[in-house]
Order: sequence, then C-alpha cells, then structure tokens
Amino acid sequence: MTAGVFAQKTRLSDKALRLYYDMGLLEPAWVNEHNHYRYYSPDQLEKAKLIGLLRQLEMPLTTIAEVLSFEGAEVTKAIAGYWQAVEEDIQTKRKLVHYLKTYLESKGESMFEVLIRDVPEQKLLTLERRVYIKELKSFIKTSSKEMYNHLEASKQTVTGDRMIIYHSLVNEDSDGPVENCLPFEGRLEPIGKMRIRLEPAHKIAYVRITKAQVVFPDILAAYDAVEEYLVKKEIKFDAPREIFFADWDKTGDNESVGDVAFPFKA
Amino acid sequence: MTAGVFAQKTRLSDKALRLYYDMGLLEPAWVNEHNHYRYYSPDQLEKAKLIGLLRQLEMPLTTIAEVLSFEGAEVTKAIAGYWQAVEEDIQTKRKLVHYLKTYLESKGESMFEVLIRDVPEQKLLTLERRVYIKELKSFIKTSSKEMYNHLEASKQTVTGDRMIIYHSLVNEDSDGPVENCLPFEGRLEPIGKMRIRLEPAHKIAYVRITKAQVVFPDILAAYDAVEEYLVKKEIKFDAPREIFFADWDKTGDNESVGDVAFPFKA
DNA sequence: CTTGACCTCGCCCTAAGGGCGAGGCTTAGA
DNA sequence: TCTAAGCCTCGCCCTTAGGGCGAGGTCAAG
Repeated sequence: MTAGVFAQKTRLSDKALRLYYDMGLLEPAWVNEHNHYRYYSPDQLEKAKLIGLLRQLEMPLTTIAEVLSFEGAEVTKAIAGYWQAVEEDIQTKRKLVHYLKTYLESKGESMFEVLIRDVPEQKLLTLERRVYIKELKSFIKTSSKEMYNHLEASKQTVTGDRMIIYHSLVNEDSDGPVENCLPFEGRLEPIGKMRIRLEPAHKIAYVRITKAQVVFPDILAAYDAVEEYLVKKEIKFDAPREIFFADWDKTGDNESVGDVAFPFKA
Repeated sequence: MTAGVFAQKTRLSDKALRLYYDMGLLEPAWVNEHNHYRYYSPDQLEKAKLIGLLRQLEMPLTTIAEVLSFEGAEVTKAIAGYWQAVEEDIQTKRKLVHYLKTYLESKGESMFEVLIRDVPEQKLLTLERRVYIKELKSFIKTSSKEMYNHLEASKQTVTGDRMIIYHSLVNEDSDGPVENCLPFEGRLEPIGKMRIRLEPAHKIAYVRITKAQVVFPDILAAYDAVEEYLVKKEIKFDAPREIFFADWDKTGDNESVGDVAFPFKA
C-alpha cells in the first residue's frame, strides 16, 4: 500500500506519516531504497489509527511512543496515567479561573486589610532548597520535621512562628529557592544542609489568612494585596514569606493560621 | 522602572515582555528612542500580572489581547467564554479516552456483528454541504426539515430510510462534504440547493447501532468494525453512511436506530 | 577610566505538522 | 514511443510563545 493510500485509510496526513516514520514511531512495512518511496501493510492500519486517536488527545508523540511500547493492559494504564495528569492540570487552571473571577469582580475593594508590625531580631534555623510547586508541600513537611528533630535532639525549642520564605518565583516551571525557617534561642550546631542565621529586626506589611486561603490560587490574592499596598506607598520590599502561628492540624478552615508578609526596612 | 525590574516584579520573563511589546499587548510607558530601552510604570504591573495569569491558563496571546480590550464585567465574561470552550474540548477528549479504554479492552472481540445486505436502486432527494463536526447536528436537523417540507409540499412521501453520507472526513478541523438523503418515489422538482439523484443498486456491509451509540467517539467503533471486515476481505468500498430506520424521538437509548454502512460493488 | 551589570538585537531552537515548489517516478492515453 | 497527469520525496519557510546564547551598546559606581 503506497503512502498516499495509507494516509487516506488512516485519515492521517501524508506529512504526519512521514514525521512518524522519521522519528521511528511508525515505520513503513517496506521502503524502496532507491527512491525512498514508503509502502505500508494493512497490519499497520490499526497502529496508525491508534496514533491518530492519541493525537486527538493532544498526547505528545514521545508519550505516544512510550504508550505504544507497552503491551496489553499496560497500554490502557499508560493512557489513563497521561489523562490523569491532564485532568489535574485542568483542575489547577479551573481554580485559577475561579480566582480570576473573584479577583476581577472585587477589583479595588480588596478583601484583605494590610497591616504593619515590627519583627525583632531572630536567630533562625533554616533549610533552603530549589523546588517546583509540585514538590513544595513535601519539602515543607520533611524539612520541618528534620529541623524539629534537630532542635529536640539539641534540647532547644522553637521560640517564634515558623516561616516559609520565597526567595524567588515558585510555580509549574520555575523553582525559586524556598527557605523553611524556625526561630530559636540558645546554641545549636548546623548539621547537614541546615543553616543558622540571624535575621535583623525589620518591619513587615502583612495580611492575615485563614487555612482555607492557603491554597493556590487563592493565596495569590493575599500576596497581591500586600504588594499593591507597598507599591502604592513606594516602599521597597524583600522576599515575601508565609508566617504560620497556628498549629495546622488543629486549625479550622475558616480560622486564621498565619500571615502573608513582605519585610521592608523602615 | 527598567525592563529588568519590571520583569522581576511581574514575574514575567524579559523575553516575554519584549514579545508583548512587539505585538502591542503591553506597551512600556516610555521607550528611549535612541537605544530602545524600555521603561515601564507601576500602573502597568496590574495589567502585566493579569496577562501572566491568563497565560497560565494557556490562553493564546491574541485571545488575551481581546480580553484586555474589554472593560468591566465584559472581561470576566470573555474569560468565562474561553474557559467554557476549554472545558468542552476536555469533555470531548474525556469521551475519547473512555472509548479508547473499552476499545483496547475488547481488542479482537468486536462487539459488532458485520452483516451484508442488498440495497435496491433508489431515487434520492439530497442536500450536501461541507460542515465541521460542530455544525453537523444542526445541518442534519435543518436540512432534513427543509427536505421533508419540500416533499410534503409536492405531495410526495419518503419511501425508505433516511441516510447521511460522509463523503470525506468530518471532524474538528476537517469539513468533509456531508450529504443528507431522503429516498422517495414519484416526480419532484429540485429547489434551492437540493439535488435529486439516482443511487444504483449496491450491497452494503453494515453494523446495527443503538441510539446510545450514535455519539462521538462510540460511533467510531462501529465504523472500525465494518471497515476492518471489508479490509480483511479485500473488498473495496465507497463513502460510509449512517442509515436511520427508526424515529429518533421515539427510540430508547438501547434500542436500534440504524446502521453504519459501507457500500460496495458485488 | 574601567568594571560589571544591564539592555537590545539577531539568530537558532522547541512540537507537530501545513503549505508550497522543485524535481523524480510511474502509468495511461495518444 | 512520447507526453502529460498524478504520485512521491525532499527541502524550505511558517505557525505559538517564548528560551538560550552571543555580540555589541549603555549605565552607574568605584
């Protein structure tokens, strides 16, 4: 079967078939070595059609190649896995759409009240790492645990509110350094990747957030509110942070758990 | 504010900002005519951030430009409209995933029994048009109504099963000509774009489908079954058609409404 | 005056092809 | 046997929304 006929039968374009050949996704049954004419066999119709259907899902060709390398139930599993990821992606975007809606509707009348307060000098035990948004939760969990363990082993206790500092943008495809911080007093040796540093006294502009608001994209509104406030006042600020003063597990969804804060020099 | 500072504040890349400038989506507050340095004003932060969020939805820049050209509630509406389209697209794909699952699971043991029957010569009143899959339903509805009206006005009646012939591929981005056909007897003048033609006697290979199966992508399985049968027997066939013998509105979801058929010459 | 940081511009790259045109191959008709 | 039409391949440029890199111009501070 010539390339043209095969294209018609599979409802794939000639160009697409050539591409699949070039990248080894669907090799013709026979290729004339002299003029490079491609000839397909009827056995290949099924595979070609499957590729076409997977492309209708906008599955990338590399993923399709993977899927086709499987057999039997694995194929279905691979497709389901891919689709699961798509659904999750859509779910995130859905939330963003919702956020945009409320953001645009409440334009101007921010739901947040921006406050200012002084933060005294603090000694911090910190763990910093570059993480993507996906890894953020687990990073916070494990790094907190490590640090608490270290403090306990050293017979020291936490003396302030734990903080997450976002030194740079963290999202789907940008891993800003994130620093998990625990304030303490007394003496402590740094172990592993932990650092001990002194944070000078400063002021922060902040808004108080509830547990329910600590979720993408709702939390963006909190950041926006503080940032807008500072920009309006022409105050220069440093890396934003989330300061948690409540015990996460013991806090209800509509109770305050912490602040979204931007430090600045008075 | 220089380009770099603005990029940091908006969390957009420098390249992106330049692109938005080049295409007029977000013009800097001032551009140095001599060295083309761009300078932005704080007023533009909000717009830039909105663009960034819309890009997170993977909204195309042209659509973003449209959205930004609106004001007030129109903006929200435009975003909602865009998102609606995305959801519909996902819904279609979701169905396709489901179809793939059942298709791959029931590999080999097709649920359809392919049958052969003779179709006698028929006189057809037809309306043909190029339509995309989106327009298909409404085309069938309106063209059927037109033809029924014409038959009634001419005191003729339908003498066979109505048929939809797909002369070429119809989907999201390919509008094959689609022909809606009503068999009749007697004399009739063609009006408007209607055609009257004689379809010679032929054989068809077909599978019977229920009302529930007349929906993308389930109907693909029916097409596949017949096509596979004919290919295996090395029988050449013509444009496929859907032949409906039942009254759509009076048929239950699991009752047969028609056949998916491929005509061929014996 | 120099250094380093910042900025622009231009080129090439991505994924999955679409469109077009040159040139080669094959086959049917004259 | 010649020719024209149709089919095939290959190569180039185009699309989106930028990313990466390098050359060269610019700015502010030491």
